Amino acid sequence: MSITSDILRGHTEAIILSHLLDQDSYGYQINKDIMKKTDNRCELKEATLYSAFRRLEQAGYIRAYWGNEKVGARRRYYAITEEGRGAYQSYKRDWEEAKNDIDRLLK
Amino acid sequence: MSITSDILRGHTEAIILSHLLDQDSYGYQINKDIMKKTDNRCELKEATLYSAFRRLEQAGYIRAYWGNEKVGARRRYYAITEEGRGAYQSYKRDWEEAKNDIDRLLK
DNA sequence: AATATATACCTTGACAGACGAGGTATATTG
DNA sequence: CAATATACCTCGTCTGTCAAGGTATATATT
Repeated sequence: MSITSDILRGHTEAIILSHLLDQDSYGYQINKDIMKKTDNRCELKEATLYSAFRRLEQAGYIRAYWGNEKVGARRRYYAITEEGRGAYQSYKRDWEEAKNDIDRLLK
Repeated sequence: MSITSDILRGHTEAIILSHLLDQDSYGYQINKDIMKKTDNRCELKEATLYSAFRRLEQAGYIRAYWGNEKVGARRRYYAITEEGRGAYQSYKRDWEEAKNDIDRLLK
């Protein structure tokens, strides 16, 4: 991984919410998606991911349910809520602003 | 402040180094500059700033010296070293890459 | 039949960076 | 002479990350 966790830090929750906008998903899948989308430069470690799920659930931004897989390991799916969509939009606006500010600060 | 410290987190050292590229400066000044450049959206709190100075000095990226002010409070100036300039370039490249990756992850 | 790998979930404790709260000292302004 | 601005600093707390460990199912390899 080349992107440090300190750079990714403020974006963990936004990244997860983003992955749930179009369809429900589960931890393992989200983890793989993130790595694939960034050619393995970004990774949310499992412990990080699951603690973020707890926070997001606590905040009411996602809802969890167990999938009914016939074969293989069970999956815990997450669905984004309406509040979650609102939070995502807010995170997204913050990111656009932060991006400009950091660009300005790093000349 | 609107930009959260978790978003700024990975950039603290790069931001400080950036401010020292053209001329030496000191804590209080750098602090004000950052706020001014971002219309008060970004701020490195004093405790954060000074602990970052320690890390940067430890790493050999900056050198510290006391200014010889005739009036007013004494100032501790910082100068960027050659290694510091190298580190800044590296931070900067990381940022450009991270920016793209986060953009990709936040759709 | 045993081993390794992939899928899939989880918890605990340690660590590092941010920062609130507190401190010191000098100079100016009301 | 009190308040504000400039200018430095430390200590202890908090939060998010993550290494290390665990459980269970299924497939591929040896």
